[in-house]
This record gives sequence, structure tokens and C-alpha cells, in this order.
Amino acid sequence: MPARSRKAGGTIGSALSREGAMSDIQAVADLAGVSTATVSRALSGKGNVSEKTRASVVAAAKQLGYVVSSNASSLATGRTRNIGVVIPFLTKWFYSSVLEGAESALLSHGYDLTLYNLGGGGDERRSVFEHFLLRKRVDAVIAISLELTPRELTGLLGMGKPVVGVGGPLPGVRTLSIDDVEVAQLATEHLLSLGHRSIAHIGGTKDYERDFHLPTNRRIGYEGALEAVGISVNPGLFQAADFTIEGGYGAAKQLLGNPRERPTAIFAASDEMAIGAILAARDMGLDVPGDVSIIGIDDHELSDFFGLSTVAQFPELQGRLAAEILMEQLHPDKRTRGSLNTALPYELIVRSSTARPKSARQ
Amino acid sequence: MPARSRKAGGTIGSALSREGAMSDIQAVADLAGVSTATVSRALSGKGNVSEKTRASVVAAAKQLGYVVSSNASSLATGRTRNIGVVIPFLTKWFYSSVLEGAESALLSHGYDLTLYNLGGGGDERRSVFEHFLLRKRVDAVIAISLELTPRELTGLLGMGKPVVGVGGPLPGVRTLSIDDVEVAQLATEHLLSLGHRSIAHIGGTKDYERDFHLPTNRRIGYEGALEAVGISVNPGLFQAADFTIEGGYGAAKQLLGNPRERPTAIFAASDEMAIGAILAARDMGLDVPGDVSIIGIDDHELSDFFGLSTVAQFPELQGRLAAEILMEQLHPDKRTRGSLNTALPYELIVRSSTARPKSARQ
DNA sequence: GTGAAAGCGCTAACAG
DNA sequence: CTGTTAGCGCTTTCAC
Repeated sequence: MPARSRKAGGTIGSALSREGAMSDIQAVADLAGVSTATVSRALSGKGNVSEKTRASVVAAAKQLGYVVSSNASSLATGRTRNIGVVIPFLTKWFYSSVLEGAESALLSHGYDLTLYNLGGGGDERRSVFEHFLLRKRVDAVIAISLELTPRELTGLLGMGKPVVGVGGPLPGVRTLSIDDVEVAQLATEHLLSLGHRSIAHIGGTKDYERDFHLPTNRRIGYEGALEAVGISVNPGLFQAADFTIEGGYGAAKQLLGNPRERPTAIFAASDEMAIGAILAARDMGLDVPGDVSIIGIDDHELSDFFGLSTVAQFPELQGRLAAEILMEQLHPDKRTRGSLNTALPYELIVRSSTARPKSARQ
Repeated sequence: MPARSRKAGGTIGSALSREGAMSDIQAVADLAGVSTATVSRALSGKGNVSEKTRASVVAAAKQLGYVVSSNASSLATGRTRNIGVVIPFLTKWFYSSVLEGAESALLSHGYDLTLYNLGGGGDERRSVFEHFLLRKRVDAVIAISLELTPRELTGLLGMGKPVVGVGGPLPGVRTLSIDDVEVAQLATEHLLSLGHRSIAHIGGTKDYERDFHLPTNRRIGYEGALEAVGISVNPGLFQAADFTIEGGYGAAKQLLGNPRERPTAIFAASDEMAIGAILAARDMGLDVPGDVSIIGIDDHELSDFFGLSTVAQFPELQGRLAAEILMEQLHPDKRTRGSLNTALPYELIVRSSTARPKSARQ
């Protein structure tokens, strides 16, 4: 049996020489009686190895509890099997759901996920893009609801790292996004079809515009639906607010407290806002949907509890899809290349917060 | 000027030779007219380099847009500057807040965070512990509200990877946890001090027991507070439920609908449950706190909106602390070694959901 | 089908 | 203070 051909014991590096240390590829090779090259081939499935050899290598690896060192492997191959995910919020339902979907899809492909939360603002973002993401630690990045600057984008792309965006078009990059105009239109049409004519809208403030003009697009859809049936838009029926329950609560109070023209329905740009609106109506002694119908967008985890009608989007699916698209780009087996932008599904879910207005009932 | 001493161009590995490729340490060395060793020292701050040399190295690096390859660095040093975080949920406020705190603290120390969500159940957990975490990709791991098995723990510890737990004692490991018994006791005492004698408790179902017996401990605190003032525990005033708004809603309906003994106060084991209880009371036409006082634990992001009195815990801080403790263990400069378990802060926050019971008013 | 050997990019003795 | 050099653990030609 050939002695270990490794050069005399090194003194450098941590080498993890304590007990419990990890065995390396050489140990497996020795135990299996083959070369490290063969171990590598056998374990990675690349290259030809006889069935018999493979079996003994696998057995040896198992016996030693061998796991490849991803660093060594990455250094040799240039690929890390790790994806960077940049996200603007961690504690908001929508974002954490996208993250959840992406994480589980990546894990199932054997990929790790390295997380960068850009919520803090400040230098954080710059440091993430100029240092962290460039350390060659990730093979690609998923940007969630973040409009990357040309600089950030070319930095990544220039290094050959694919980028996929969730939430809006990024120039020259694969993106997944929902058609906000259509979604808002659908929600408004639902109200219209019930017979409502005086429909208010709670939309986002300008602060949220950076996220791909989501507030504006939803407002456009709302207005479009109204105009399509000949109703002119009444600016008095619009309120801007934060995308939160509290924001929706305050906005709805304004709308419903208007003595001149109280809307019979409210379309809120998000479910959290819509839930706030439901709570506001209740506090004012108004019945939902008896006195006012309310609809949102999202299908938030609380929406079912509140009986909120909504247009569902599926954030977890969005995360999952983003991961799958990346896998395709990274492993160009079958060129399933779709278009640059993939439209995301949505679906009207009618619950108990919307009904015909009293005026339209017999 | 010495020619590049690198051996003749290799043909192996991907080497990223396309345009936009990353320059390596040799390129910086050449440009600065020094050796790679000096570049390494200058950029890492370890070892002595003259101010002048350092400046020129930094300039060269900047000019070339050089960023170290973390893989190469890790391979050579044995440390990755990457922390693994295992977490049972991503979309629940508490967990994502802890994660947020940990992420931002790690980032500020120059560490990456690799995320493993164990929510899916199934083989996921095994594969994470047996493969992902052992690939030598992380220097340490933070376990959030997860009771690691002895096997999982020794696997990690045996490889010399520190582990810190948030949420409960893990054998032989640094842990951060809140004293659930005391927290529950404090909440109950608040109700007691207001004059309530008939205090119900909404606690967790057995499913949640695995998380360090949190439901049981909170129940013990509740019962302890009662007994301390001579009130015997009434099992009829206990309801088990999910830790959700919906769960709390259902449980509160049961409690408040009891025709024989309607409690004047409810202590819920979490704010979400408490919010559900508030909603249930309202739906039954009961005034909070007029007819029933309600208190929770957490200081959830929605609690302020609902005027919920609560005992705050600070999840973001918990995440941050976990990260800091890890940094201490990883960089044993100043031996600030505290005890194995660190008690976490909590604080009673009185809002508008608790008041004296009617029976106690004049 | 398998082994030898070079090399991925960086760091850490060691000498000077 | 700085350069030389060996080597971290793995993958991949290239030759057999």
C-alpha cells in the first residue's frame, strides 16, 4: 500500500489539527486505496469512475465523515455554490416570505444563501456592494424589491455574476414582477362590478416610489378601471399613507369621516393598509361590508382572519422562482431561456369585506 | 522592476479570465512594486508595514478595484468570516427581528451571515447539520430558539466551531435567554396590582414545548404570581392556543363566553395572542379595558397600535448580542467571558389595554 | 478508468 | 520592514 504521498506535514494554516478535526480528501483516498483525483471524481459524479471504485470511495468517505471543504473546492473551480440575497426589510411579511421561498429552493439545489439586509440605510449598502458581494463569495445575487444602481449592476455583471431581480425591471437582467397596474385594476373592477361608484384609494407615499413605482402603478390601475366605466377620478378620494396597518387606519379615518362624500368602498394598495381600514371603519361604527367595502392587495397572513377580500400575490413562489431562474443561468444545461421579464401570477380572492353597496340593493 | 514571478500561466480552474475579471493580489503587488506578502500585510493590517508602503499598496488596490478572494483567504487561514444562522421561522416577527439584529451586528464586524431556515421540517434539518454546516463554510453558528440535539451540538463543537444559542439553555454552550417565569410573573403581577382577582391565561399548546418549554415556563410564572397572593389557580381559566392572533382570538372567545365565570383580565403568553383577545372582546361587545384587561408578552410591532400593555422583550437586541458574543469567542482579545448563560432584559410597558376592574372602582 | 502534478489566490513562518 | 517560500484542500488536465 502506498504511503501517503502528501508532502511532509505543514506548519501553516490552522489545519484544524485538534481532535474532532475534519478528514480531508487525502484521508479518504488512503482509506479507499485510490488517488485523490479519483475520490474527487467519484464524489462529484464528474468524470468516469468504475462502479466498484465509486462504491469503495463512498464507503470510505462515509466512514470518515468526510465533507468537502467548500473553500478549497471553490478556489479550484471558481464556483461557490452560494447565492447572495439583498433585501430591504427582514421583518415585513412580504419580504420575509420571498426570502423563505428563495432559501428553501436554493437549499434543495445544494446552494447556500448569504443574506444582506439593506434596511439600515447609510453606508451599509455601499459596503455590501463594494466589498461583501465582490469577495468572490457568491456565484450570483438575487435582489428583492431593490432598484440597483447602474454602478451596482455593472459591478456584479462585470464580474460575471448573474443577477435576478424580484419586484421590477432591472436593466439587462432577468426579473420577476407582478403587473401592478393590472392587479390594481382587477381589485377596482371587483368593487365596480359589485355596484360601487364612489371608490376611494389608499396608496403609498412618495417614499415608496423607489421600489419600482409600485404606488404609482397601482394608482394608475385604479384610475384606469374607473375611467374605463366612465367614472371620473375624484382626487378627494385618494389618501397617501405608509404601507402599514397604522397607515391604513389613519387614511381610512380621513376618508370615512368626510361629511361631504363618504365613499362606499375603499381599495387599499396593500392588505396591511386594508386591515387598518377595516379597523378604522369598525371604530367609527361602520359595518364592513355593510357600510363600506374594503379590498387590498397581497393576501397577507392576517387577511384570512380579517375576512379581507384581496388580490393575492405569492411571495414565497416569487422567491422560489427567482432561485430556479438563477439555477438555470448557472447551469445552462437546457436552454430554457425565457424572456428577460417574467410576469408573476396573481389572483382575486373574495372574502367577506366586500359586498354590494346599500344603494344598489333592493 | 522584477517580472511577475508567478509560474507560467495555468490552464486550470475558471480563473475568471473574461473581461471585468477581478485582479488578484499579484497584480496589486506588481503595481505597488512590492511582494504579495506585503500586500497581504498592508491590506489586512496584520504585521508591520511602513506607512509609505501601505499607502502605495492601498492606492494600487483601489486603482485595480482589488478585493480579496474570501475563498483563498479562508483556505489559507482556516477562518471564513462567515457565521451560520439556523432559525425555525422566517416570517414571524420575533424571529425575523432577531435575525435582523444579528445580521446588522455581523455585517458591522465584516462578517457574512449564511441563513438556514429549518421551518420546512423533514430532512432539511439533517441535511443542514450534516452537510451544509460542515462544509467549512462557517466559523460559528447562532441557533435561534432551537434546541439542538446532542448530536448536532457535538458535531459542531467537535469541529471547533463555537455555537451560541438564543432562547434557552443549550448544554455546554453560550446562551442568551429571557427568564420566562419572571416575565410572566411580572405581567400577572401588573394585573393583580390593578385589583384583578379573576385572571385567565392563554398559553401555548404542547407543540411549542420543544422551544425550551416556553409555554410551560410562562404558565409557571403566571401561577406563581397568583399563588403568591393567595389566589388558587383555576384550571378553567386556562386556554391553550397557537401563538397567533387567530389562536388568541379563539381562546379569548372561549374564556369570555363562559357564563359561569368570566375573567376580568387575561394574560396572554404572546402579544399576537393578546391582540387576538382584544379583537375577540370587541367582537363580543366587551370594552377593553372597561370590561376586561388584556396583557401580552413581546412588544410586537402591532402592540402600540392596539394600545396593548405588554412585557417587552427586545429581539433585535437579542440577535445583536448573540453576534457580539460570538465575536468575543472568535477573537479572544480581552477575555470578557461572562457566565454561560446571559439573562436578557425585559420591561413592562403599560398602555391602554389594562386598567382596574369595575368591581374595584368606586 | 486511474494517477501524477500543477495550480486556484492567499497567508504565515522564516530569514534577512 | 519586506521578500521568499511552502502550503491550505481540492479539481482538472494530461498521460498511461
